[in-house]
Amino acid sequence: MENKEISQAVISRLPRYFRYLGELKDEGIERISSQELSAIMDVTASQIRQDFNNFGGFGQQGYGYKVEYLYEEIGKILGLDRTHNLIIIGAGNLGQALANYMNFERRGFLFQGIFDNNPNLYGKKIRDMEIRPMEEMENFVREHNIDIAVLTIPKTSADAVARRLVDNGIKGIWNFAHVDLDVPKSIQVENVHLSDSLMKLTYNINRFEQGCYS
Amino acid sequence: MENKEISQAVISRLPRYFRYLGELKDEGIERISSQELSAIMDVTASQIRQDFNNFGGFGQQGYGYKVEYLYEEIGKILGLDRTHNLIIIGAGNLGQALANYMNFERRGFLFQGIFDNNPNLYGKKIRDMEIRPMEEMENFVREHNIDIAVLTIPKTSADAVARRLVDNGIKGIWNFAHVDLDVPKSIQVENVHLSDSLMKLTYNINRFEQGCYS
DNA sequence: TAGATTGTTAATCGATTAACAATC
DNA sequence: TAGATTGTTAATCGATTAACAATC
Repeated sequence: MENKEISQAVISRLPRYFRYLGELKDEGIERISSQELSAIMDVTASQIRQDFNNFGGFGQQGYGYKVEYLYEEIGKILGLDRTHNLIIIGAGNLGQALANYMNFERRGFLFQGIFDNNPNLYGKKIRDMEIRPMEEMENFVREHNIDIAVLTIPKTSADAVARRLVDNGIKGIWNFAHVDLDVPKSIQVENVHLSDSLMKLTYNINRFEQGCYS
Repeated sequence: MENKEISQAVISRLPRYFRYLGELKDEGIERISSQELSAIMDVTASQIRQDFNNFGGFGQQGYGYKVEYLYEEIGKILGLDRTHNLIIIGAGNLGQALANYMNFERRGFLFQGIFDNNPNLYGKKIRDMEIRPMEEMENFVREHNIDIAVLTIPKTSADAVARRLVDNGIKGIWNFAHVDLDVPKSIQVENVHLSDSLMKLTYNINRFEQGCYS
């Protein structure tokens, strides 16, 4: 249908719209104008309308937007109407926590397996799913049509593991390892660099304190 | 000294510079030009020079940048030359994982306590630190001069807890709860919305697949 | 119909890139 | 000194905001 590239700035805002619209829906609110949404979300009404119009018109002139419809449409744009097979690589603290904590199934992410290369962990169960040895990863990815791998392994091994995943047909990597992965452009990577995020926080804390005295 | 506001776009890039410079330093490399760094990091040399010059000149014309000096200076800008007292609120999967997984001390983040409101967890030890009841939080924050609170609690209670932290002098919140906290502008908030990040990934996976057929 | 609000074009603002003079 | 590379100004590009015509 369309081929125009939508900027990542817009994409980054979609999950937030989705969240607010979900809450409005749960409150039983049926319609909302860009003006009202603007007030709630603290972004300009203009930006809201521009953002939505990247994907075609979801609203009605003189009326506004139907909350439920808009919610559904944004969900579809984000790919939440499909299911995605997901595995976790690295069953350390973070890997186990994500397996337990994320309500993956709720949004169509099917948690299919968790892998580690520590033999002491083999067979241990995380959410009714036993930890598998890393060597089984390649076959597993192919046989279970895994789309997404969550990388919660040390940065030293991340690139090598990523390559093995790519070679076996993975489509996207949710990367918690503290490196910039070197994978083909066709593989989508979303980085979560936690320590970077914490550094931004300390910058802003210090900036504010300095700002007070000058 | 200076009062000009530096854009968050620049700040977001600093931790990545810091990481690469740290690696170069560890490899024993003493000097680097913006050109060379550009090739390694895949950003333009122009942007590198612009970014650094927001904070004054760190380089030498005709020579380039001294790796170690630049590394130290960026660390200072990010506030990593100071120590920050940090507590974790919420000792669930994610809270415990962060306590164990993050090497907080390495960057001057002193892990001082972890709190929960589940009595079954009271006294349980996480990294030699026993889980404390939530009621003790206020006094603890004041008495131990806590700067940063890591919020790993459900979104329903996040705003109320944030208010209590703010009232007791917290400076920054590292927020893993899936809400936009309503706190004064003087309190710095850094959000880590994991499910938003995962949605961006699926958008990009789907976009790429669609792109292939059109 | 009149009022409201979108969709969309135009104007503004900010961030990135290019160019080059300053200088080590 | 000549060559290299920064610091900085100018040009470009993209994203946000404002304005308003289309239309429900």
